[in-house]
This record gives sequence, C-alpha cells and structure tokens, in this order.
Amino acid sequence: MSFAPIDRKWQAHWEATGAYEIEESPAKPKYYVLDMFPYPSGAGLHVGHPLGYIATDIIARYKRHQGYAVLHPMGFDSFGLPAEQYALRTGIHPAITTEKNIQRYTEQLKRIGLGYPWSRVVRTSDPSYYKWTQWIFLQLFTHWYDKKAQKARPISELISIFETEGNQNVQAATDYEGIFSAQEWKSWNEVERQRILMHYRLAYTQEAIVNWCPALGTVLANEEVKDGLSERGGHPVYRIPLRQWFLRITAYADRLLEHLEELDWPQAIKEQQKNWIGRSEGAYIDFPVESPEGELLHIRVFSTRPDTLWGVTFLVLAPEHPLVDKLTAPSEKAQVAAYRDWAKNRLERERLIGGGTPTGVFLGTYARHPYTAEKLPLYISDYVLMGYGTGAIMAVPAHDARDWAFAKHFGLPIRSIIEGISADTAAYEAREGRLKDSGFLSGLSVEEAIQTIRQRLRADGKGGPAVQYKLRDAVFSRQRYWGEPFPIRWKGEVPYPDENLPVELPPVERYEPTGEAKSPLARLTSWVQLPDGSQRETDTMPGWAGSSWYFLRYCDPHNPHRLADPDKLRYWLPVDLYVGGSEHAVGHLLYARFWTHFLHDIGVCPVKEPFAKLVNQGMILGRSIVVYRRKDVPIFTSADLIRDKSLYFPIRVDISLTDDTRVDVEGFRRWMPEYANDQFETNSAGEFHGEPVIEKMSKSFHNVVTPDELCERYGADAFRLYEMFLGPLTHTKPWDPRGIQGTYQFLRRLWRFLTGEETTEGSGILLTEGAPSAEELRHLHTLIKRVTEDIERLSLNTCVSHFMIFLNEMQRLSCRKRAIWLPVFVLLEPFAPHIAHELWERTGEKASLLEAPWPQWNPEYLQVEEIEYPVSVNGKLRLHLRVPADWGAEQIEPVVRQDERLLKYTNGKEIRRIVIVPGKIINVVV
RNA sequence: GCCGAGGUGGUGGAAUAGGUAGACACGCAGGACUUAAAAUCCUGUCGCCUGAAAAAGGCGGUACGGGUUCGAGUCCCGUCCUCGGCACCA
Repeated sequence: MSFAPIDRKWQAHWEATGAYEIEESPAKPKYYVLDMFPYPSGAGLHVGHPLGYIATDIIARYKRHQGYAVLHPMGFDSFGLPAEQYALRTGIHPAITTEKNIQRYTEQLKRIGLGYPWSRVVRTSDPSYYKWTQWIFLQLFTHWYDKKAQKARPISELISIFETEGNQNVQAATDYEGIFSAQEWKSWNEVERQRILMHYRLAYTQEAIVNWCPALGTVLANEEVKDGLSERGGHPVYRIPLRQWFLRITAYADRLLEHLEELDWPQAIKEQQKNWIGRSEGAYIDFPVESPEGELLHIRVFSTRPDTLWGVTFLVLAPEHPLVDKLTAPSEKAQVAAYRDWAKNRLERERLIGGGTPTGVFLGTYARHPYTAEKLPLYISDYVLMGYGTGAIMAVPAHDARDWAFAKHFGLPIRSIIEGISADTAAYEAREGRLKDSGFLSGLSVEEAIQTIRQRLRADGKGGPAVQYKLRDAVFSRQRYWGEPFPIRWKGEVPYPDENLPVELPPVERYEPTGEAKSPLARLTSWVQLPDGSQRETDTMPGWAGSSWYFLRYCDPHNPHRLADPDKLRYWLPVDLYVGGSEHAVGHLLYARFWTHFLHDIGVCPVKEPFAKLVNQGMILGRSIVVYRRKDVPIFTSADLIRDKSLYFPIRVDISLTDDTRVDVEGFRRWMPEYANDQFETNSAGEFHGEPVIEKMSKSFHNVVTPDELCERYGADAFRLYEMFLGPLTHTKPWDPRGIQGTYQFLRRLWRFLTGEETTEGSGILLTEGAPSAEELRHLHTLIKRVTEDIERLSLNTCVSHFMIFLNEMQRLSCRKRAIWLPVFVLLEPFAPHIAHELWERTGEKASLLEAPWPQWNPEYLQVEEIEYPVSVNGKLRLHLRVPADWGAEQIEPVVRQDERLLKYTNGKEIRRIVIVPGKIINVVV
C-alpha cells in the first residue's frame, strides 16, 4: 500500500488553489521563516538536503494554524561555478543547465509536500533580480563610512566636505593617510580626485596579491592551492598583483561585533564570527631608528601588551615591510635580499606548516627604545605578517612564545619584567603579576600598566591606544563568466557607475578563461567597448553577492521599481527563524549582516540585523557498502569471511544493489563490467556481504539516497516524519535506510484504524460520535501540550514519538471519537499534511484544514483528581499518600514499598505525607 | 595550542523544574499466519545475580574520579575522549 496517490491528489489541489501564496495582512501578526536557498546542482536533492526545509515547513504550518501571516519562501542561488564548468565541457549555456536543474529541484521540493509560495521564487541569475544586486553594489560604490556619525553617507557629501574644509576633520573608514586642504582639493584634476575618493568608497578597487594559475587561466582562493600547485590539476600557481574590487567590510567591524550580542544564534557561530572579526585592543608604539644613510625614521609597532615595553630586546619587521630597504646595512644587503626572495615565494601554507624553527635575518641596524634609548637590533622574519597591525613588532621573548622561540634560535637576550618570573624555559604569557625593572610602570599590575602606558604613549607623542582587527576587506572580483556583471564603465583609470541597470550578462561563445587573468567577457570587445569610449568592467561578482540580500527580495519579489517596497519590508522583517548549515558561519552570514547594516544606513532596510534567530541543521551522513577484492587474484570475498583486510582492496558498491550488507552479485557484475568475470566467495548461507561505512553522502561514494524513491514507495508523509524522527535537527546523524519502516508503519496503522481500509482508494472514515471519557481527554490534551511545547523548542523528533504513543493509546481504548480525532488532525497537519488533509476531508468538515485553529490544551483535563490514601510503612509509621483517584492498591503498593527508602533519608524527622502525582514522587511533607 | 559543542543499550535517540534512566523507533531473538517467501500481527530485548521456568525480587549501571543533596544523566571540581571551528593575528 502506498500513500503516493494521496500525495498527488493534495499536491495538485494545493497547486491549483495557490494554497501557500501569502500576502501581508496588517490585522495578523507576521512570522518569517527562512531556509538557506540552494545552489541547483545537477545531482538533484538527496535526503540530506530537505531536512531543514521539512523542519521549517512544519514551523510555518504550525504558525499558520496559530493565526500568523507566515512567509516561508524558497529560491535559487543560481550563479556559480559548476554550471560554468559544465558549459566549458559541453558548450551548453549555464542558463540552460541552471534552468533544467531548477525545474528538477522544484519538482523534488513539491513532491515532499513543502508549502512554498511558488510565485515568490527568486533566482540570483535573473536579470530582474541581479539588477538590484548591481544596484546595491553601486550604492556601496557611491557611499563612504563616517565614523563620527557611525553610518554610511553619500560620497557627494564627502566631496562637499573636501571642497569646504579638506579632509582634516573627516573621520572615515579609509586607508588614506594624507591630509589636504580645500584649496589643494580644488587644485587637483578629476583623475587625482577620483584616486583619493577610491580610498573612501565602500566598494573600491585596489591592486592585490592573488594566486594566479596560468594553466587554469584563473585566480584561485587560498584553499584551492596546495604546496604551490593548484588543487585541481596540480599546475603551478604564482602570486601576482592584480587590480581587484573590494568591499570595505572593515568599516562595519565594530557594528558587526556589537550586534552579535542581541542575536539568538548558536554560540558556536557567534564565536566564529567574533574570532573572524578578531578585535584586539592595544597600542601603537613608535621606535626611533636611524638609517645607515643617517635618515631619522621611526618604526611603528602594534602590541596588545604595551606593558611589556621594558622587556623588548629586539624588533622584527615583515619581509615586505616598506622600511626594510632603507634600514638594511650595506654589509647585510645580500643576505636580506636573499631572505626576502625566499620568503616571497614561500606560500602562506608552507609558512604555517613550517612552524617549528624560526627563520629570519639581521638587518645590521638598530632601533632605540622610546624611553630608555637602549639599542635594539632589527630583524626581518616571516613570522611577522605585513597584513596585520603595522607589519612590525616589538619582540618581548620573556612574555611571548613566538618571540621566545626566535630569541632562543638567534641567541638574543630574554628579559622578564614580571616580578618573580623567570622565562628561562618558556615564555610567561599570563596577564598576571606585578611589573619590575620597567621605569614608571614598575610595581603596577599588568592591567594597570596597560592602561598607564597607553595614555603615556599618547601624551608623549610616542604612539597611543589602538584597536586592530583580523577582518580584512572582502575581495569582490571573480574572473568568471557565470556571475553578476559589474555596472561599471572605465574611462582610463577611473571607474564610473553605469546607472542603466541591469547590465545584462551577454552570451559568449567560449567559456575558457582568457589566459590573462580576465573573465571570458573580456573577449567580447563589442560588449566591452562602449560608444563613448569607455570600457565595461569584465570581472563578475562572487557567489555571495546575490545571497547577501535575497531574504529582502522575498518580501516583494517582483517589484520593478525598487529593491522591495519599504512597507512590505517593515511588515516582514526581520527573519524570525533562519535554518541552514553551519558551513556559512563566516561567509554568507557575515556578508548578509554587512549588507543589511549598510542598506539600513542608506534608508532602504528597516532593520540592522536580518536574522533574529538562527538554527544550524546537522548533516545527514550516508551509509556506504564496501566490498573487498583480493590484491593478488581476481577474487571478491564476502566481508564476514575476511580475517586480514590488508590483502584486499575496498570497493564501494552502489547501495541500490544491496539489501542491508548483502550484495546482489549479478547486479554488481553488470554495474562494474570490468569485474564481471571475477570470482565471488560467498559465506556458508550462500550470501555475499559487504561492510557498512558511515560517511558523507556523495555521488562518488555511491551511497546517495534520493527523496523521490522514498516518497513513491512510502509516501511523502512517512518520509517527512522519518526525517524528523531521525534525531534532533541540529545533530549530524547517519541515514539508516531501514528506519523509515517505523514512521511508515505508524501511518499505515493510523490509516487502517481510522478508515478500516487497506488502500487509499475509498473515501470512508470510521469516526464515531459520543462524548470522550476523562481518560481519552487526558490523552488528547497531553498530546496537544507535548506537541505544542516541542514544536516551540524545535524538538521535532519527539513530536513524532508523541503521535505514536497517542495512537497506541487510542487503539487500546478503541477510541475513534470525532471529538478526539478532529483536533489531532490539526496537530498532525504540519508533519503529515497529505494524510491529515485526506482524513480531514473524509470527516466532511467544511473549513479548510490549513486554516484550522491550533488546539489549546486544557490543564483541567491533565490534572488527575487526587485522594488521600493512608498506608503504613514497615508496620510502624502511618502515612497519607495523595494519589490519583482512579489508582487502585496495585498501583500504590509498589510505590510505598519503594518509598521505604525515604525513611532512611529523613534523619529522624517524622514523615507525615508522601505526595504523589501521576508517575512521580514529588516530595515528602514532614 | 586556543575557542565552541558534546560523551546515555547493538543503533538513532528520550528523560521539559534535581524525583521510577533507557520513552519512541530501528535492529536482533522467539512465536503466529503461510507450501514457502514477502507482508502483517504478537512476545521479548541494559548487565549481573536468585529462580527449572514463569511470576517476583536483589545488586550494579548515563565516559572516568571526587563532591553537594533524602535523591544527580541533569548541579559543582578534576581527568580522559569525540566532533566542529580557528591557528604564527603580535
């Protein structure tokens, strides 16, 4: 018996009636529940993908029963690399592949009975959508961040300020260090002005060092490079400077950090974002230094431990530090050049793995301690990074493990400045103790000393308090085809916004990279060259551009005039519940917050934080079956016969050819023709077994289970229930292909019990009239209470158990009373909508089950009438037990016997009464 | 190394306020029906002990060692292990 016909009947009905389309209704409270939209890959959905979607579908349906206007939309993150690579191989345009995949995804999602408003679907690759992605980019391009006002402001306002007072009073998020007056500003030409403005824009271009792989013709991310070679193909990778677009996310570092507090997100994700932003407080300290040519300079360092200033015994600069050339003594030039060369070609990765022994060279010159004027030797070493702080450090080997290792290796002095601490065997890094030998800091605690020195440095003009972030500005360029084009026209060196949106992605004939670190768009000269002599930007935006604001578009998905209507945004935002995988912890989730803060600043978005509550669903792992083939001869051996696995090669079998661990040998032979003539050693029962392995669900492991086949065989509802029943939403758990029997069995029992039918063809239902008994009401209201409370705390797996227990009780009581079952159908609807709707229809109820109000539990039905029951314990002490009125002696006696123990615990106090409630001994009244 | 989350039967997991640990389900074992299989239904299923068995009972048990409490899977201290993230960030 299959529930598939019922599934189809109701899915068609919902489709035809637009049952899940939704509008703002001011009279109702709103609830916005969101899934992370998928990239529509060619492989389709496997059973791991819809886990979160089913959970949010349950929440959405539940909230709808509770009278909320619920927005629970779906869309597609449809720009991306796989479609482009497929196009490279086949010549099929990514738009066609993507369209096909979206069709397939949509069918699969509908087959599970997910109630999405399909009219609201957004696709990031639609021009009508990416028009607004481009628009947001232009807003970033035409805004700067004012630190005084703590918000983004139009670049035109910055120009006005420059024209009237120059830049001396401007506190902006910028890397521009010069100071200029209004006169100077006015004296400059357009190109010079634009060059300066570029340092203020929130979207800007800059030369950056990238991993360039000529063989692949593209730039690679750090994680795509292994040991100087490309991960794919193993081609050499070079670090070259390239002009790239950046977004100035660092302007928002503080705000992104602060607002983390107010979010109801998993602690792990908040921690990750916090670490990623990596705020540290410390101080800048300037060390005077004289170059071999006699030039007086200073080296600025950043330290979180400025209190250890008297423990400094040398300074270290990053090899790329701009002062290295000037500060190298003639005698050391050759060595320094050699080291710098070596360090440059050493990739980040090796440098980290190399970890153990410090490397570096002496520059042959010395800096002066800012307070004691002591001579401090200057070194360069690649353990100091140019990209963080100032690219130079003061080394305090006694109180920093890295400096300690460096000092030991090069025989430099180690000087402890904490009382009673010797740093002979290891650095003392704790922020505890009192300072010694530290001038005016001596005698202070570490924390006191830090505060004192920060102020003193500023007062003395030798530095001052400073804050540093690990967060870097985000690279926003990709040399790819299948992404959003930049709405930018270059006139010479100066980029100008192209206000004529959308700038549509033109068709190309060849998808191969150009070999010059440019996207395939660069070949389209007719597209690139514009009539006014300017050229289009040919890079495209990264995958995360479109996904950084899609949740806004869902509120008003077809608006041609604006990103979304402000009233609609005000109604729906923020997202009340966002469910998705934790892999987006510092990518998508940080960028989406950044864009939302920015859009809030410019008055487009009513909220600063897009996602009030976030839940990470766990991964569902697959169960692969491995069979063993001898290394020496063409023989496969059943796994239960194998003693020494080292004699065998493991080979994964497609799980459709297995029944638990038993392998269909003939099927396997057909599937892998190269083994067709091999011998298969079976066990004594004549069976051939493999061995199960739990690992990621993946096509390459042949362990993928798709929802489609399960929905056909058991029905969408059994599938939905099983996905929930598997375990807590947030846990990573293996897919057990046999387990679905449990929820399928439950639904069949329910079906047979209520309809008396073995098939889904009839239309009968066996509900009876009549008033429910106290016991029946107690079961019903227990169910309502448990299911309601468990949905609220997202414990959907236990909800399923409650239904099973309830059915058992009703079967035991043979209760088919209408008054009991009607509310149960409402409770069941979010979990098993198809069967719930079918049963509801058969009852003849006219009201729509979708809109039926969620039942309320009545505490009165849950309370059990109590009586006092006098018993004697040990024949000595007389007790009064308060027990449910319908309990008999056979229920009380075991309890009493058990509670003889209580006598021991009362330390001589007289027990008057043991209070008992159903199932629990609550306390002893004395 | 640092940060975060966790450790309960053969398996997934339950125990919501510190109150009968193992609900519910899978698997497994036994039985019924059947020529047989599938399907379905019933019974049992943490370990050890007493008991011919059943009934009934006893003891132990939530990673390990301590502690608080009449009572601890739950709270506190210490140790070990697993998973996830970050990792020369000065």
